[in-house]
Amino acid sequence: MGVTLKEVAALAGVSRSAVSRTFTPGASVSAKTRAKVEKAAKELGYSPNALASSLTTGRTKLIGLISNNFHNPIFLEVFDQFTRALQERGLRPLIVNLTDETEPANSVRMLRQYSVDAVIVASSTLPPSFAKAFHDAGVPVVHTFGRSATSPEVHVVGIDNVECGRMAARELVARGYASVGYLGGPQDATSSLDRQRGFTEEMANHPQIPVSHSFAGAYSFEAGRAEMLRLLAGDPAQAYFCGDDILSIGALSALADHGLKPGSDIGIIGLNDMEMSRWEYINLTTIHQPIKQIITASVDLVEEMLKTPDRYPEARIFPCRVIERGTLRPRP
Amino acid sequence: MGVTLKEVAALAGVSRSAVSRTFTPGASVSAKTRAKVEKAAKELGYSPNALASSLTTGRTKLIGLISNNFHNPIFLEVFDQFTRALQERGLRPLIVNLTDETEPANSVRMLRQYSVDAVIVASSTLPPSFAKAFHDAGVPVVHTFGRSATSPEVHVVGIDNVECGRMAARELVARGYASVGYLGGPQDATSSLDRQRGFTEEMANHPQIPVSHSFAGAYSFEAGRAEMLRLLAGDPAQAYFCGDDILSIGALSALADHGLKPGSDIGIIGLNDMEMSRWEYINLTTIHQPIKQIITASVDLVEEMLKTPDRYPEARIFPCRVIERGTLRPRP
DNA sequence: AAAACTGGTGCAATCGGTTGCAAGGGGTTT
DNA sequence: AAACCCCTTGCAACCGATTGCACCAGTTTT
Repeated sequence: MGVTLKEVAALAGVSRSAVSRTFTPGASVSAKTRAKVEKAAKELGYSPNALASSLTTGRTKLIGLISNNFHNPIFLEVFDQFTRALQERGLRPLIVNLTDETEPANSVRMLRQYSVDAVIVASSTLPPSFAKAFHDAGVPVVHTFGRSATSPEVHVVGIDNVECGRMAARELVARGYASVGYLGGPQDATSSLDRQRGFTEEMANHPQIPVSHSFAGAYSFEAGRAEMLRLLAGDPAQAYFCGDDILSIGALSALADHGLKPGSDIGIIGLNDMEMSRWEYINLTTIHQPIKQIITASVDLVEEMLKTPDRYPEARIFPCRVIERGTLRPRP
Repeated sequence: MGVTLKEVAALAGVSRSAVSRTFTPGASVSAKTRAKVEKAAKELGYSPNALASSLTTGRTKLIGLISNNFHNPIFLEVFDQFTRALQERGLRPLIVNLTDETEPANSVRMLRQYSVDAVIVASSTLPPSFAKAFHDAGVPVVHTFGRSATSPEVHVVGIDNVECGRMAARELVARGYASVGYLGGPQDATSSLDRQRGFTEEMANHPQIPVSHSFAGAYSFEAGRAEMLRLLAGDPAQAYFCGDDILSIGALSALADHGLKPGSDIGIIGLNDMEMSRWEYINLTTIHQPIKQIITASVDLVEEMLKTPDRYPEARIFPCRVIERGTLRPRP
């Protein structure tokens, strides 16, 4: 089906090596040979088979991109940025959709079969051990949105979720809410737990303010809405820190059901600052997570690992900041 | 780095062929040999190199998945379904993000370099010629959400956009709107043009109702919002058919700016019925596009092309239906 | 008991490239 | 003109697998 090296070599009247070298940057070929080869190649419509060459070079330029959240709109932004950043550097994303699977074994095997050069685990819910499994199998890995650790076992890029929890708590306190709640994502998600921890820690400085905690089953609109409806059926707090914008938006929808106006009747602060949060009828006050920087840094790390495979693991943590919009009452 | 066939063969005390056959379904191996090989393979943690085998088999099980819309939330659903459907059948999606590129040449070359078994072009904006370029290069292709044609040049799966335009027009007429407008996506998008054509055709049966036309620059929230703001600054129609849910949602946001209530003050009907359109504060009346069926059919076609490469091209068109929610006034 | 099958196995060629090595060729230096 | 370099080039081995073919042993048929 495809044109091969051999045919080009025959047409150009040179050896196969010469053709190969013409397409290998930095290899030694004379201008004359190169010209002959390029002419023949163009004539035949030849382009080298990346997979065949990977056999000898050991590089496929394939990067496994693993995610388990296809229900959070933020991930459309994430995929957009990742796929672009990778292809700008000549790398190819091989997607793994991990929905309802949490064991790394299958993904590791599959991605090794395809000889990916590296793997990006893009998930704030999978435990560090998931990414570690790739490392242990000899596959370079970076865990984007992973749990920030003081001594990471693999490369981690993301934010300090504990600090974000504190930040949210400080914000709610500063606005004088007399009771507050945390509405997290899945109870076993690292991001969910860390944000809760920071929130709790900070609130411990204000013992007069009661704090409640609850978890939605997923980072999704439906889960956020359902959980907030449950809370409203009881005795809700005056303001909530929702562990993700999409949860917040679900929660806002629940408030609307009860005729409550966010901002004045009840406070909501989210986390992520996805595009949708800016939409006028959402207008969510939230903590901005610098997605673009995080993804650029992740792909940078991937590239560096390709050069230096046994690179010492590091964590790249980016600061977040509160974006004031309309779902918290103003500071007094 | 990886364990190879040869090492397993050595450990098991058999030839390389025997090992290969053990991992090839349907090959002839005795139970005894198979047992020895499997034991050795497990011991060494061997799994076959898919890329190396592709050299001789001519199959990589890699499927190129091309999209150019990472700003429309519907595509999160699309990616979710595609990636799952593909991996359920042992196929691997290789993503190409085509944002601001419209020439097929680069994608064709790149995907051929990676020897993809087939390509899925998932876009309602790219012209048929884009998909055709893959076909011409000898790469099996299916154009999902492509322009439905009576004589398709490549496999096309999707809806009849012209009919959807008519359907929207009939719906607006039935509800007694005295003036209507079409708010399309990019002016060169096939889906945008076809929906407009159907809309216009049907409205021609009702010459007493004035019809206006305009186009947003993209299928995105911002574009829909901006275009509706422009329309509202002039003399808007009583109801609009927006060529996509995300445009509709942008338009709704513009209405809110002007204090107009959708449904009562002005009518909006969208197309797609994405998850978000169900959200309470959006509650968009829209035309349902059967995404799941479309994607399943697309992947079915891919599989069938793998069996029969020179399959005769066909179009698989699925019916749509109006989903009544809150953004059109009730039928009289 | 010889002949004819049968299923299982290994050899070796092959897929489409890359690359170490040795040899060839042109130009410099002495 | 001989000696020396360095840049090009082709040969051949190799990357990790698959597969047609021939051979072999063990059964079944006559």
